[in-house]
Amino acid sequence: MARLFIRAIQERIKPLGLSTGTFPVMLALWEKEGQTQRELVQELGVEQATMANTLSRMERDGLVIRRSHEADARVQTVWLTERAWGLREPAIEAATEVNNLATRGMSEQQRTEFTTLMSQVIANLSEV
Amino acid sequence: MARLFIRAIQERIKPLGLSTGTFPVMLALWEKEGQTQRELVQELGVEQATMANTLSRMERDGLVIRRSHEADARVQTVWLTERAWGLREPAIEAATEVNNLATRGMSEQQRTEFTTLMSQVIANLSEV
DNA sequence: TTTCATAATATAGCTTGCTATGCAAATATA
DNA sequence: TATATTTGCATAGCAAGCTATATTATGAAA
Repeated sequence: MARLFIRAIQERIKPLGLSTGTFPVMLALWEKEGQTQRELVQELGVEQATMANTLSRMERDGLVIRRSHEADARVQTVWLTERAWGLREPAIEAATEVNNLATRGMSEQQRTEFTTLMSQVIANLSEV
Repeated sequence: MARLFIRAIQERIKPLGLSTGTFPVMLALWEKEGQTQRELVQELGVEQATMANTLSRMERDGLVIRRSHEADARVQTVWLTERAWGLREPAIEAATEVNNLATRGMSEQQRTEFTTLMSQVIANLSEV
């Protein structure tokens, strides 16, 4: 299911210059810009090394820039570029389309039940 | 959810010398040995190149051997080693444990509903 | 003040997914 | 029969996940 979902969304956001690795980071930064790498790691639940590499690719591709923290030289804050801000609407539209496609034929109640159950699985597997 | 699931299962089957990439291939071959690469690709829904690489690693690690087809020189059939056969019970046990862990706190009815809904999503996204 | 531990990030090296492309064998067609 | 197409598999190269380890800056302790 995850592979199919990734394929469907990749297909639609690739023309925007986004991918399934960068999209969650964009969502987090659209919500709150200037977060540190550590904050993004905690929020998105990937390993620190994964985030470091993803941010490097995003910087290379002109989606974000990293500014060093004024108070702590170890820390870098992450900021979106102009281009990255412009992708917000079409990217979210693409994601919504895939969600609708994935849950086609379900009642509203089934959709809710499905996300509730997935959240429960996430909670169960998180506390291991 | 997929990442958490992968982590949980990886942790338990790694001591057996298996991984989330090889496990589905093992399941398919435990069920029916001697399948061709093309058959495995169709059954598991990954790309041909992915399967070729996975089978190479499995051969390297002594899980399978590839024998050339007697009638068609392009085709290779895949066979499990002694060691691979011995992993069947503990691997399935590990997977069952993770399934139980993931669905902890759900009623039997909710579990059924969950798998039904996931199957529907898979069907929906497959026919795109 | 020097040293030690901790914290934030980067890097190396692996797996597993992908697309694109190459190659050899088998099959179809001219 | 000679050529063209199709089929089965391999390889190259990338993304994104992981673990393990290195590097640098900060803060705590001696």
